[in-house]
Amino acid sequence: MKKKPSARRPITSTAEFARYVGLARTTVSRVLNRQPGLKSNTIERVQRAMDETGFTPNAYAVHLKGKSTSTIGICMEDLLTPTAVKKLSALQRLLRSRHYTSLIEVLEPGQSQRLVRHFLSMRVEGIVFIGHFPPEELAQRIAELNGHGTPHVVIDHVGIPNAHSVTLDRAGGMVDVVNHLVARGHRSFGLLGISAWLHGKLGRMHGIIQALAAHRLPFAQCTRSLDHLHKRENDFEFGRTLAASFATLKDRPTAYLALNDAIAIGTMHGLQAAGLDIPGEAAVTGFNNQEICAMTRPTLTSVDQQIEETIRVGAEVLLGQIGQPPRSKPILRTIEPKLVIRQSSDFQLG
Amino acid sequence: MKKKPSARRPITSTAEFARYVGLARTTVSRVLNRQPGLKSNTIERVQRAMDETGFTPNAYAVHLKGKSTSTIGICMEDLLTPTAVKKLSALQRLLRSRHYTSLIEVLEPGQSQRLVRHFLSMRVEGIVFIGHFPPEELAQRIAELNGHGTPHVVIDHVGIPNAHSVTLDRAGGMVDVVNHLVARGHRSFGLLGISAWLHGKLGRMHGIIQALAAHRLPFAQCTRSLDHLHKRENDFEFGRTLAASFATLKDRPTAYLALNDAIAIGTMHGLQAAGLDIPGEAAVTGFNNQEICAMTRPTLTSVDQQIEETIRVGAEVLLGQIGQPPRSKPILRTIEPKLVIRQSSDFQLG
DNA sequence: GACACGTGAGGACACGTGTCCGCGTCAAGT
DNA sequence: ACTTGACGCGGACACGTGTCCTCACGTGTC
Repeated sequence: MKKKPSARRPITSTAEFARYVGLARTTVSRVLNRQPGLKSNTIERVQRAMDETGFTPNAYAVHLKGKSTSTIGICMEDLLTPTAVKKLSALQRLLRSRHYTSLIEVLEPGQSQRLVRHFLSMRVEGIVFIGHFPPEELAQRIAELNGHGTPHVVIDHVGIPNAHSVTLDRAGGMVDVVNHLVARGHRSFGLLGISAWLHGKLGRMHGIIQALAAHRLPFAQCTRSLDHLHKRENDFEFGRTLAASFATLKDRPTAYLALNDAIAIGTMHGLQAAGLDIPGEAAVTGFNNQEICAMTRPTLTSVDQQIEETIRVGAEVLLGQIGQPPRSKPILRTIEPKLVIRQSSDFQLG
Repeated sequence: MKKKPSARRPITSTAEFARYVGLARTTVSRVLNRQPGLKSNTIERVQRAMDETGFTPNAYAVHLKGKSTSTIGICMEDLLTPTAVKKLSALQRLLRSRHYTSLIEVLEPGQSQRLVRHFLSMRVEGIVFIGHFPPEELAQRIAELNGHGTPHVVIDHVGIPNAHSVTLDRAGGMVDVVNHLVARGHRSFGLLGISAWLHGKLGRMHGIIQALAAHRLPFAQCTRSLDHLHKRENDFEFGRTLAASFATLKDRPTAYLALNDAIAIGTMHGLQAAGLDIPGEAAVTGFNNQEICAMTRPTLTSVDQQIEETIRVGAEVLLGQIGQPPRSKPILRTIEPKLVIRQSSDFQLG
């Protein structure tokens, strides 16, 4: 005999609930808000009634009354790339531990204004942007938020004027990669999906150039890119076809630096399909250090994004703005990535 | 010279905003709610002022006034497994297209009551559960929701009494797998992480038994499991160590059926490390058909979960309850998965 | 018996919005 | 000049809550 929780219309206001308990509405309200000066007997009565009826105060009325919403808006580029989702997951967990609720929305192109308005109408106390967005659009939103004095932080998206941001030092990561490969005897490098225009000083290309220069290796002769030959999708298939093209070259590079892990894995497939041994005849490196890197044959050397650290700092930047006067200078924080060496590059040439 | 959007304190009420525009509050309200009988000139003035000030009506006050919240609560087991996130992504997109906002929360064990209360206090119009939860806990929440008459749907989690649910027919998927492997000449099967108690009639084991029986193959002699030898984590490493153990067997199976893709990939690694050719000497199949299946060597045969379809049906079940009288019988819908044959099993045994 | 004290009742107000209603204003049509 | 709409104004109320206030009741103390 289970106690049926009264399949009746649920109680929707403290007034109604107070009648059910047999107390005054104000008394119930004081119990719910843990005010002092109440008999423990009364408190228990209310508790019991809440369990019986499942009554919950209307959050809309509570916050209307002026209580802060403790809500953070999170704007995502999408929910399909593993790294984006990992960031989201880490961020939500962290916010929850600080007693913030998160409002998660995926931004469809051109809808950013509508989305930010939605967040503002929900009176969020701050907004986080995760992923890559059309820069002009994002810049406009940031300008609006600065106008309102709404706290915000942009994760890993450089070049937005006046935006508070946390960015991964991809250049630093590539410096580590190049140093590692040079130490293993490599002198010629294939670049897969890596272009100069991305991320400026913090971009991958900048790091590669810097590191090669430090080893007195001439960039133009040491590196080769075939990106223009194939449809650029930054995915597995892109890497595979690129590798097939590289394999036909007479003096092909001995090391391959990919924009991300999917391209790197595609590259390994392509090279292996052409009969090349990895890492014996060609080294391959990825970027992002997804779980998948440990599941390939050979396992893939990659650069870890330090997601936890990025999010930790991002939350710090965001929450630090709440309740403070708006800053005149944007906050810019940089995260150092970490090279994880695995089989795909761990072979001494010569 | 950019127009600075007035770094002043933002406007927070229609009254204040109406003073800014030079109209009556009620007139502004009628513009915002698209009521008829307004000069287009007036509408434009309000529009322009909204762009200038970025004013947004307080959602808490709007919904307090009785307007429905158009919000759906989504309760996730976690945000780290790719399939869970894919479901979330598909669901949120679908809900958005129907003009619902989603409230996404990750359930920490033991916090389900608090979480559901949070949803209810936000006056959601329905709740979706995605992932695997402690069954008793979930059952209790469902009972409460039924008590309130709050619409809900449980995605892919069988055995919750009185829950409206959408479930993948894993048994059917395994029937397809077994039929495929038998057609390729296999007669002995290694089971990796697959147990009988999961999901009952819709569970994998049930399908395997059924399919073998149809081929007049005696289950006990045809199948083998070594799950008890290793720490069960349902991940890559579990598969790898299992495979290592299988490799030492004298009369080892020729086909390996894994609970999921990660175990299957681990299994391939383990078998390959022992010198076995896949699919020449051993066939391997996964479950879930994640992207990664196309990136392994050899590519992995797997069973596709039909996530889009699952979510479509789930949303249909949920939204169908809104505004309707509560049902006495729970809705149970089943989704048929789809076998995707790739290299790892596509070999005709001699 | 007077008093203080602890506890709860009940009234009042504010929060921002949507909506209804009566009233003014202004221009166009008769 | 008068009527008729069209349009906007401003007052009023309700939504559910938190908080403050005053008042009443009961118990224990001096």
